[in-house]
Amino acid sequence: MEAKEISQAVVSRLPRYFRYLGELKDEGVERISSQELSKLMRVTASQIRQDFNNFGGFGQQGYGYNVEYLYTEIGKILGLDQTHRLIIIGAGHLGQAIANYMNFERRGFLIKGLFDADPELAGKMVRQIPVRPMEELEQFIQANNIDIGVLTIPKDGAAAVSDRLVKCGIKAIWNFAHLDLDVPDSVQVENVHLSDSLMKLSYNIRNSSES
Amino acid sequence: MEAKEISQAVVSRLPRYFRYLGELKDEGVERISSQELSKLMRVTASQIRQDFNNFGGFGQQGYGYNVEYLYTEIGKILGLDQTHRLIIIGAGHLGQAIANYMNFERRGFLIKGLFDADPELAGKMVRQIPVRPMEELEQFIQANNIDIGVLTIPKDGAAAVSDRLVKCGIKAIWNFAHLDLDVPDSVQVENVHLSDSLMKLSYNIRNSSES
DNA sequence: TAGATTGTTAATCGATTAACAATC
DNA sequence: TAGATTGTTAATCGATTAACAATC
Repeated sequence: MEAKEISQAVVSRLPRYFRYLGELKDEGVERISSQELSKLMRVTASQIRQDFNNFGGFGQQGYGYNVEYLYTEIGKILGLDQTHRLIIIGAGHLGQAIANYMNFERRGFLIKGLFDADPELAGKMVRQIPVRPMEELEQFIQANNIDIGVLTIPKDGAAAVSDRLVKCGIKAIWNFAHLDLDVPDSVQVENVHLSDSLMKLSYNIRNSSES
Repeated sequence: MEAKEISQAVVSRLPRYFRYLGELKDEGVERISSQELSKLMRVTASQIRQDFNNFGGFGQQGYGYNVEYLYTEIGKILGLDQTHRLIIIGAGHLGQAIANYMNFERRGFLIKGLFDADPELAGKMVRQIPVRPMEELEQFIQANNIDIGVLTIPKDGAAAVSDRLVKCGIKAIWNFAHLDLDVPDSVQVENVHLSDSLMKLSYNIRNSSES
């Protein structure tokens, strides 16, 4: 679709642009220049223009960018114009927290199933979704056309579950387990390593009080 | 303490080194060369040596790195040799999930308190920690020498709570709320924007099947 | 038309990788 | 000592910023 490969540095910034544009839109702002947006978001105007131009010209010289149009276009680039079907594997506190977070649904990320290895949890309802036993995993993925698997289980079982997901042809894994997954290039992985994040914070606390 | 400023790119990699070294240590591996570690972690040996040398020479020519020593040293660099006292603001699913995650405690991140604006939740126990009303926030931070505030509340109230935390002299905020906090430079912020992460995944799904 | 602001090229900066001398 | 591997400098690569011509 796109001619040039977009770097992950750019991709990482897109959701933030999307968020700011959504807020501007809600406030009824019609147009914005890269300079105004720069001031608001605390990034350089140059970077904003470079980033947007990776995907084609969204602006107009002398005018700036139309907020609503730009918002919609970035949404499309992020793939938010189509729905995704998710399953959560690991119905512990974190898995349930994600299952209960309605905002993902709003954006087209539909939570279709919830799985857990613990037989005690089987049948438990989390927001109208029953927790299913792991044996039903493969069948459920195929029957429901699941494209994203969310891994919210301890690291020990995660590699094996990841392999099962890959074998079923899952497209992407949102990985909260504290290990690096080994999957083919065709499967996208996005890691959320909470303890890594907390350690970074710890580092920055220690090193902030320097002269 | 350190002479040169360490870039956040390097800091971001430290927890991952720490994790791999911890695993090697547990497996009883005594020493490792940058080349072996390179193969294991899938980063260049050059980068590993550069990264470590930001903090001084941890290795020995012709030998490599002592796993246990390196593990300990990186732990110190990350500030894991001291304990941190946390409070969680927002006792919803996500706040409770974090409160229940024992691994943080293992690393010296002690969850001392849990706060919520909802009076219905006040008094509820989460792993022996009672949920407190927001009015007690300032007093509790000072009395318990809290250094990290965890924000697991919806974005609407987050800016106001962040201001209150800053006024109490909190050192750091671990921010799960979906907005950018405006705090002085002396206060460290680490953002975990789950929906940003999910959008990145969505982007990569859409753009993976290209030739 | 004149002014504003983009799209885009060029310059700079920083991070990563390669190379190799130092040294265990 | 010879071999291995670090620590560190130099080269490369990529990302960010600056500048400005194009154009609305």
